[in-house]
Amino acid sequence: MTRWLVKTEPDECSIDDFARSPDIAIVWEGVRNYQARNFIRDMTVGDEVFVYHSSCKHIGIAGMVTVVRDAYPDPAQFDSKSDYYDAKSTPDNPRWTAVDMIFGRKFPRLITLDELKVLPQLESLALVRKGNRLSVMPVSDDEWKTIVSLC
DNA sequence: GCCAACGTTGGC
DNA sequence: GCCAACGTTGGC
Repeated sequence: MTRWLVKTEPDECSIDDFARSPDIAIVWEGVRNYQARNFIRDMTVGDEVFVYHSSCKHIGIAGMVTVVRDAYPDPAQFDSKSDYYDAKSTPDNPRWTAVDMIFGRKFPRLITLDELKVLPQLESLALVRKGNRLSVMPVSDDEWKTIVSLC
């Protein structure tokens, strides 16, 4: 089992959207960055994922979700009406990958970016590094424990 | 809204 | 394969 962190704008998909329908998996589609895609490809059922709210008023980790379907070709890349459509991608040779996730838990409080930044245990986590834009990243066991212990 | 940092594109 | 130009991300 591997652990991860994904960024999302809460206007698009927040931890509350997961919590609202705890029995329904949400398709994590639309990642269009190769490094992030490579991480998604490695996701398998049972992986745990922090949900980080970005580009919003309250920035930080809001909770966690669980992978319920192994990585598979992102359906949005074939949908010409989708914002995530990619004309260069074909079912035979798909470029982008999606994964299905289900609600895990919402943390009793938001773990803010500010408090994550000052922890020396997290200095190698891409999330807190200056200029970082990676939207999907692995979280080590130690990093996971450090973050969970904050809430 | 600003803008630094970054990833991608495309001409050469 | 280099790199300038461009578009995007994301904190502030």
